[in-house]
Amino acid sequence: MAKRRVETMEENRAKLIVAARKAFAEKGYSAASMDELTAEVGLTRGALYHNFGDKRGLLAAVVDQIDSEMALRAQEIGVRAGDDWKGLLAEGAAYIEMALVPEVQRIVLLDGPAVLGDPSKWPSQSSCLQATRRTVERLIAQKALKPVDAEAAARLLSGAALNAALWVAASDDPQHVLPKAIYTFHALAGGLLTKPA
Amino acid sequence: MAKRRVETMEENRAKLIVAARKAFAEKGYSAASMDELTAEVGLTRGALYHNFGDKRGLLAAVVDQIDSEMALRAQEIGVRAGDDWKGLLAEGAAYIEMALVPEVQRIVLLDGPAVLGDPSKWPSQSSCLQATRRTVERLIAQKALKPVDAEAAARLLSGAALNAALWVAASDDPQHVLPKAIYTFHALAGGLLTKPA
DNA sequence: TAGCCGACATACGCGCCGTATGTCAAATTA
DNA sequence: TAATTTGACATACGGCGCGTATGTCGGCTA
Repeated sequence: MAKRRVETMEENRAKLIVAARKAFAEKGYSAASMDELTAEVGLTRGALYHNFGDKRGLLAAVVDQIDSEMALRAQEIGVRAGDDWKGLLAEGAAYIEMALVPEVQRIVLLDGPAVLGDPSKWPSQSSCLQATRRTVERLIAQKALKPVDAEAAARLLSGAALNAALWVAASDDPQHVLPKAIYTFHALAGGLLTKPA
Repeated sequence: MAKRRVETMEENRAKLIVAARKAFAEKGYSAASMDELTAEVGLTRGALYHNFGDKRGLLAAVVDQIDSEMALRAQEIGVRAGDDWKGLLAEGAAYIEMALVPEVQRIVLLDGPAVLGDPSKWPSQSSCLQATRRTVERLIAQKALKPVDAEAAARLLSGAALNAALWVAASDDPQHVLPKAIYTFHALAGGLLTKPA
């Protein structure tokens, strides 16, 4: 075999993160057992504490990964919709839809903030938040948006979007209320426009 | 003495809730020990499990209480500012400021949703949410707001407000960013107006 | 190839939760 | 008022999960 040490370490880290995404998503952070989790991938807690420090460290790594994936995907959708006002709306809608995925909801929106604190203190500092802030800054520079504080706007927009998603997901008929959520989000975001549509 | 049984029971329930508010606020839900908590008010876990079923039940009771207090206070501030558009803005600002209180943040905004699930499934069904929904419904009936879904609007507004509060609280200089948050909230909410100011 | 280093396994102690059982005062009935 | 019941709460028990300290075996370096 003669496997490199760093290779196997990377592999094990990856395996643990994969298992953690599943366990945290299905059982929630506190109910997820580290013994079970590690055993599922043929390891023990020793590997976990060596690689991630503690249970929170593993959660941080998972959150970081999911958050990055989300930001990337939302930005793709955003730029595809245009580098103007349409782009911001599409980005917001993308966040709402991504937040419907149980994994995202449970880990990033519920347990993440509760266990790790404010997203701005995450290792990724919330890529999602930063991405929308940059978009807002660009639109303000283009005079398309009112000269509000970009950070504040990003927070409010993402907060609205993510909370809307929680509502949609908790409703009886998600596919029916989703358009309402997106429509209302559009209306709300329109408040930032310098010249209303 | 000759105390009534129901009296002492009410007293004990109240004492436990008071202690729980403090413990949950200071240590967070998972780190709060039920043994310590009950001992502080001269009881044991027996009383707790008899009155509230389990740890989550106690949290639910605490969340319910705080949520009710918040809704009451916000509505007071809202009607004082007027039964029109101004009232909704004042209500939103009130939520932002209340969410700065560590107790509210930790218990209602972070641990509450993570442990108890979506606010719509809480015993109080989130009085805050219901209050702003009613306000929005009234304003829509007055044609002051666009005919959006009231539930959706309430969710988005409260989500924006509460997330803004988390941002303000996590910032280095809360008193400096608070006005930015409120200003941006006003701008955002303006998107719902039929005729922009 | 000999020795070291580090990634991971093993073993231990502690705290905490939930439940099953016990107890004693207040409430009820005659 | 005395006997009986009720139920609010205390006590005792079992189990699980986390974090840490210590052991081990394979790759890495000289």
